[in-house]
Amino acid sequence: MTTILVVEDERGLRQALAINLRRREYNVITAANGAAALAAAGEQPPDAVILDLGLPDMDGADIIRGLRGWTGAPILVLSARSGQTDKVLALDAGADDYVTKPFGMDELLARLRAALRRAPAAEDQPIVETAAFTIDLAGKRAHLADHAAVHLTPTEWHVLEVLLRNEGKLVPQRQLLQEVWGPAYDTETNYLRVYLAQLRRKLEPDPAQPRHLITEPGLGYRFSR
Amino acid sequence: MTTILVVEDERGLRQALAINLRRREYNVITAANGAAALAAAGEQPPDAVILDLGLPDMDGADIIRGLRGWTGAPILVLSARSGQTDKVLALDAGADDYVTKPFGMDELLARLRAALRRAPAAEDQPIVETAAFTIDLAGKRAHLADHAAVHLTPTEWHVLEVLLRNEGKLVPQRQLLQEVWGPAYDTETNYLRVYLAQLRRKLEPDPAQPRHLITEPGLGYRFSR
DNA sequence: CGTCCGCGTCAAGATGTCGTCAAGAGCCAG
DNA sequence: CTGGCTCTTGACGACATCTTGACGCGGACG
Repeated sequence: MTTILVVEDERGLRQALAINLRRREYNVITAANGAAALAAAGEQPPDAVILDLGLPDMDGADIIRGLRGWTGAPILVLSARSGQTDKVLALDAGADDYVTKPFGMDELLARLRAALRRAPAAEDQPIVETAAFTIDLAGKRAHLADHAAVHLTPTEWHVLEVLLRNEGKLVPQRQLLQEVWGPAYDTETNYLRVYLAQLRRKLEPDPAQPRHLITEPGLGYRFSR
Repeated sequence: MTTILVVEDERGLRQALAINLRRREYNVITAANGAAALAAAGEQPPDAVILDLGLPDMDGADIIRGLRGWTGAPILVLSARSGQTDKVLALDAGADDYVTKPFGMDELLARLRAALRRAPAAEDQPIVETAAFTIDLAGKRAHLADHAAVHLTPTEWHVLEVLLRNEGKLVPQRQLLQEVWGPAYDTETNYLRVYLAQLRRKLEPDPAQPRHLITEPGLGYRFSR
């Protein structure tokens, strides 16, 4: 899912933005000042940033440059100042768009879509390699160790993706069911048995003795490299 | 040198733009209406387009879509209309920025720099060649392996262009629909079936067994060389 | 030693998706 | 006005995927 970082010191506007974005199926992180913004961006790299320039703790252009050092994600600037020089400075510092307050929510969302359309889709899903197989989550490609291509169905990809994102950690049955099938299915453990078996049959050298897609009886499943 | 196409019916503004751009070492082509703009873009593909929406001969969104079918260059829209819906329509049709008149020249130039910075320099994927066909994205020409020319419609180009830009990677149905038809069409998977079939019929030696334009059932499509 | 529960396996029916075709609408050129 | 090209839209069969139920196995527990 697309992640948006909202940096805005005024509480009301920050929440209004977050609500509108979440309604459009974006994953939203918020920050109330420049320091928090840079910290948040480092922790969970966003696909785009909406940045208010009137922050109390840091100068706007410095935040933009700080973000630009970390990420190539597009930056949409919000500002109460409508002067040309303000806009030129922000844009030349690395911002992708500049919207003056007050602004319309529909327009902002449209500008966000335009910026995301241009962006090269952050590569937050690297390639995972094990002794037995190689998985490219972004490109949706799977190979065995001998380079034979493996075809996975949409649901198989989804299950595998959740497990790989939590590499080494145990994923409870309920979490897996909820993420893949939705909140209403959190008792249908049948599905997990069927799909884990399918993934093992396709990916594990010896499906009866899985080395990477491991069952933790009574608890859930774990992916181990 | 960077080439900018200026589309503006009012003579005074057109010349003012051209002069200011040339002073910044841009190569400028001008057009006074939509038809001339599309013709000029096909002849000498620009690196960016500055487009007035108040043209006499064509609707704004149609021009944007027309250009988008032939080029990936960023489009900056100029307009006297400041309503939100105007902006949303233009941006969703494929524009990269929307500036309301009257505007400051410095701001426009800064926005142009921002757009060009983001754009993937026009000639970074000039010609894509496969065993079956050759595609010249810049010149908008397509040949089969036996040198027979193939004619593609604007929409076909656009679909193909998105797929080629992501060579080897899977392009989700939703992304393809949003980039080609706009955010409102992200469930019309019919279109994809129709246009992929058409592209295969025109480009693949055996359309029933495609080797380069590949369907990943339930996920999307993939171009493979 | 026997029962019960969770897990892996399998198969069959239900569901959804894809490719294909064709008809109609809109648009431009002659 | 007419004809051609393109885009949209609906319908259909073929096929892959998902869902669902049944069965056997093994370990935990009484």
